[in-house]
Amino acid sequence: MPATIRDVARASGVHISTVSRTFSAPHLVNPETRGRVLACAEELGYRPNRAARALITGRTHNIGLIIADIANPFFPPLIKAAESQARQRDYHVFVADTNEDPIAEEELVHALAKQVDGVLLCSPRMSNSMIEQLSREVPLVVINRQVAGLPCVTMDVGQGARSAVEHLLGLGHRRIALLSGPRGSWTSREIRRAAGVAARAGGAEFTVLGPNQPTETGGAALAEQVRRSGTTAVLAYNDLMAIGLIEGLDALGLRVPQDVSVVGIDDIALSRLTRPKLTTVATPNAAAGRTAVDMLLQHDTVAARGSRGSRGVTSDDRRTTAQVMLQTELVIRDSTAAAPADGRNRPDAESATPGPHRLAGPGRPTAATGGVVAS
Amino acid sequence: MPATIRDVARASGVHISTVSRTFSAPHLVNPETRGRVLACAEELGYRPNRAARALITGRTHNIGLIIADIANPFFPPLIKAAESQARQRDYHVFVADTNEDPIAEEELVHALAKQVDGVLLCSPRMSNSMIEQLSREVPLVVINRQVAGLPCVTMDVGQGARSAVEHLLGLGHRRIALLSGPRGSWTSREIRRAAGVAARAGGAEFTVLGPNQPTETGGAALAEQVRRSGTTAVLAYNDLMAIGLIEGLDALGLRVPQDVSVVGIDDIALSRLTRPKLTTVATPNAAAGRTAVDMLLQHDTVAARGSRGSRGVTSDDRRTTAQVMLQTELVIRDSTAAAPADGRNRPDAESATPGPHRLAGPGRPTAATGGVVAS
DNA sequence: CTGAAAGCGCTAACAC
DNA sequence: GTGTTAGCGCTTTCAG
Repeated sequence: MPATIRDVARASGVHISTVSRTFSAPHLVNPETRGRVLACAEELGYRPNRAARALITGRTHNIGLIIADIANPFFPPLIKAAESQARQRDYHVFVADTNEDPIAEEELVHALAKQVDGVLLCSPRMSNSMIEQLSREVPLVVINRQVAGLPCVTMDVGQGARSAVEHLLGLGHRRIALLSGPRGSWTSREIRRAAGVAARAGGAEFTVLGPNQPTETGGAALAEQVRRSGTTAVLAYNDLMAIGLIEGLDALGLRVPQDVSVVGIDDIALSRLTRPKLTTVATPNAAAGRTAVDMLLQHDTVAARGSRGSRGVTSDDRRTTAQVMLQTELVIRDSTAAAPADGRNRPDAESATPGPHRLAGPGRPTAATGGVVAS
Repeated sequence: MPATIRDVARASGVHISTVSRTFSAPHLVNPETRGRVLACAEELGYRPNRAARALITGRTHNIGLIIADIANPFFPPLIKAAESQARQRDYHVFVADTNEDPIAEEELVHALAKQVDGVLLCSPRMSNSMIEQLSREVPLVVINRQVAGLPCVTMDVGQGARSAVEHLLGLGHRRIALLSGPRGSWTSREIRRAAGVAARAGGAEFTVLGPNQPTETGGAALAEQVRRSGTTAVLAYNDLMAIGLIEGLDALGLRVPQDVSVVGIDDIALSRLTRPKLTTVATPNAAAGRTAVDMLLQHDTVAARGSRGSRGVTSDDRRTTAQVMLQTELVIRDSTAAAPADGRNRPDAESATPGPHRLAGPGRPTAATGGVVAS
């Protein structure tokens, strides 16, 4: 059983409040006493109980980070950046995964509410009104979604999607499909809107397939639909789906980029390791994590919740409610190329016989697209 | 400012203790009163403050999960399994990432200690004695390491490494290298020991390269050494390094598996998506996460720390200290093949000129190894 | 079945 | 500088 403040007080012959001060306001205590107290504390292995402290100060020095899916390689850089930024300010981050489940999201916010000073809600799947409601329970910063009246950090995927589509138009594609993301995703809606506008502006046919699970499996499952639709270029909700799609097309005997061009979004590390290397829209993940922490801590530093001293502060006073949108960038690699001459994804589309995967695939593309090439 | 138990008591005209009971021991309160209390609570949006409750019960219903590197795809399945197992028992999991840093590990255990009922220490990089010391502060279950006297769940990577080496020997390889993992990793030591024994027993030359960063980059950086050493088969500490190595070899003009066979460990999802598909040792990750939670909660259910009722319980009473080792399995895919006839990784090793990456690589292997083939 | 009182570990006025 | 006193929000004897 761990030592308490009282044990230390007894051992060093002072009152518990002196021990308390030794830790929370060292300058207020005589160096000599302080030394003795510290020694005893060390000896007993005493560490202030943060939870008890939080009960009265209203500040836990923890922040919660709620993530739709830890297994999605999109998130780790964001998580790590948030953690390191938080650590610098003497905060700890507790990460929790919701499995893309809006119910779990809500539950987790509740569970975390009292144990953290604020939570970063990343790529939420729940409704805006739910988010607003939760924000009255605990300070929230929303990542990858815009919610009126709340601090948000988003990435400009609309711009990214537009660049991607324009890249495809430039390569001569006139039938473009979008593999949309999960239901409830703000990002997916933004992409859809922007890609649709750009495609139509370029005189291309635009098909939306989805909503889908944002995973390899989700992407692979759409290969047949893509083949049948005859589109020659696909923009996927994320890199994972793009990679899955490429696999799936491969199994159907369609080669990327010769028969079909594929663009992902995110630029996860993996997208540089597959064959062909993925053309994709890079999103500033780590920056988003850092920024979100800053925004939370900034308006959180102003006023502690529930502490005695700040009882009178209304929540309106402390809301700067910045909304930050970070820039994205198209990275052109090997999964996009000029559209097939006949404008279809397969010369003999009707008679295609899906062959066994390992025998049917492409070698590696030898010539890539025009445009800026990144490695 | 959130409603407290007192607000609810006032609103429903009962004493706070009755409100308390309504939530923590409903059967002890008159259904009618209970109804009224619940209604008021609902109305006010009251939720019991878990932290305050923990202060007196000694149970937070949280468990901490400390991970060396969230970005390593090895961990997410483990994390998810732990979370879902915990949720079933009405516990929440707080994940924290240490960036492979032993200091951060220690700090995090301290930070978590009072806010959770126990912590799962996954792939620790700190010393055994440190772990033992920390285990006196908070119940610990160690994953991927054996520490005497503490509950541990490990995977039999020794057996896995042996199978891998025997597979390579069976393919005629007589010069085998091991890409070892990070300093301080128990797993890496086990692999090294077992692989060394197996290689020597098979009359093969055995080289250890490392310690290394367990990432793609870490693997890629070793390509040149592998080439120069003339080995024809490599076992990597994990799939990430194996994949990085394949990329690196590729850049040097060495083909996998024709020139060099590569085996990974973990069987991450990615290993099925690269070309060639990776031969690897599958580790039962999710099972490890589940098991660890069970072990923690089992011996944690027996006695709450610091609660009034259990003051006299010594920590000896509650330690069953099971040590579980889960089985691994070799999965043979396309990155291993018969050793080159001349027993070297390059016919003209000395005159090799590393070509530009994209022009030098293999197509896709058309025939794989003997043995059991998995897709 | 419900209320009264004590107290978990700690901090924050306020005296001295 | 340091001790005293009053709680933070909650649970848990113990009476009644």
